[in-house]
Amino acid sequence: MTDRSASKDRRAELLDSAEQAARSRGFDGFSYADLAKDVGIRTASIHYHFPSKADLSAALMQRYHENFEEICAQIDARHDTGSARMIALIDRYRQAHGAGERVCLCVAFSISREHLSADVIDRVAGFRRMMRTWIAATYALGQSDGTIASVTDPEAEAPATLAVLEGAQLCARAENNPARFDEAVALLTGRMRQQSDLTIPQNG
Amino acid sequence: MTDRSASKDRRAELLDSAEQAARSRGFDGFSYADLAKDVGIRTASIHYHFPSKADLSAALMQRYHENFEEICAQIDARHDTGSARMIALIDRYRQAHGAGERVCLCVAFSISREHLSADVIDRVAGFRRMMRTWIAATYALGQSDGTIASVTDPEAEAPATLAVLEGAQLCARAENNPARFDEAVALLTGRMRQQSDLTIPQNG
DNA sequence: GTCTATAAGAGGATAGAC
DNA sequence: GTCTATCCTCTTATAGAC
Repeated sequence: MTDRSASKDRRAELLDSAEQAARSRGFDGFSYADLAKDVGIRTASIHYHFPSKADLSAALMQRYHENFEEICAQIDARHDTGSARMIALIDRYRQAHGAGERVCLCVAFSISREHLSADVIDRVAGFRRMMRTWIAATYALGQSDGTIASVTDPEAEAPATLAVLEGAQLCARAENNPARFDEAVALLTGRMRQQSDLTIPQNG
Repeated sequence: MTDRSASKDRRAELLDSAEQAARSRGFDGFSYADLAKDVGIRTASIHYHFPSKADLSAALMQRYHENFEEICAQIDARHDTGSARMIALIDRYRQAHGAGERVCLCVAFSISREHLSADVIDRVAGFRRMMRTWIAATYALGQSDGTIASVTDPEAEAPATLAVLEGAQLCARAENNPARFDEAVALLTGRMRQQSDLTIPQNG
């Protein structure tokens, strides 16, 4: 998600640079000048791909949503139990925060809420809805297959779980200390029953 | 913490305005012009009180730390049990996020980390250390007085609790929906045994 | 302490050449 | 698609008058 090759098209390259920037410095924390320097073109050229910063932020959130939907689908394809799927998601959030330098795009955008277009704010809400739905389904599975302990209400536990995942990234970033992430998600992992499923390699 | 009277001195008035701005729009999301408009003076006059924005941010974080230390001390003075103290802290975070428009100052500053001075970053870490210490002590009390369920390691649960509190504010802000806060902190409140202590009014 | 005036630069954006 | 040149506004900051 962060490495860029020369073969990729400019638009994607710009989105990569902008995503990295937004997630590590916030929406108000980067400029077209930063992206220009990063991808090696002039700021005016960026306006060809994204006429305004509002256009860029909308494209950013849209791609992020699609990417994460794909990630969730892959997790479902690779893991059969509720706990294995949740552990895979937690791992994804762990990777995403790097060594404490990045947060989820929707976390970064939430802070700058008042400077974003209504369109982007709706996309943030859409992303969060999608994640809650997936998490609730995963808890429901973990409840029926018995791999997640003491599930009582998957719908109620989904928003809390999302809060822990985002809060964990934020704490890691606040102190630039990746250990803070694991301390926080222990609240979630403590309920997961280890499954051999996790260690079975599957193609893809 | 948010209302300002004419009697207060300018410096405090500016800090109030800046704190509100930083917590609702981020460090990069407000300017001296915003504060000037808010308190009714010119931007140049603000530089008399805070020569640079770095000075302002340091003063902001310092006051925030002191205020919260005082809040924790008051909670300790008013409540005797571990669970009553934790419930009071959660309530404090609930009030602080308003109707989903504000987050903790150290959350707002964490996003803008790379644009802040090393001094301010240290203060953020110091604030978080203080909070973790207080939370750990409160869990230890809840463990010994039996008012908080299944406490096994207060030191380990403190950072996780802070992550939930901050994540909960963030989620409420992301969707401008205060209900998200309560859904998230249910992870914490579910462990608290209601105490009559909570309903005993005490002076102060 | 607060003002006006002003500097110097960053930021988003456009026009038009290539 | 990318460039140079340019515009206008916002932002931080300083000098000096009151």
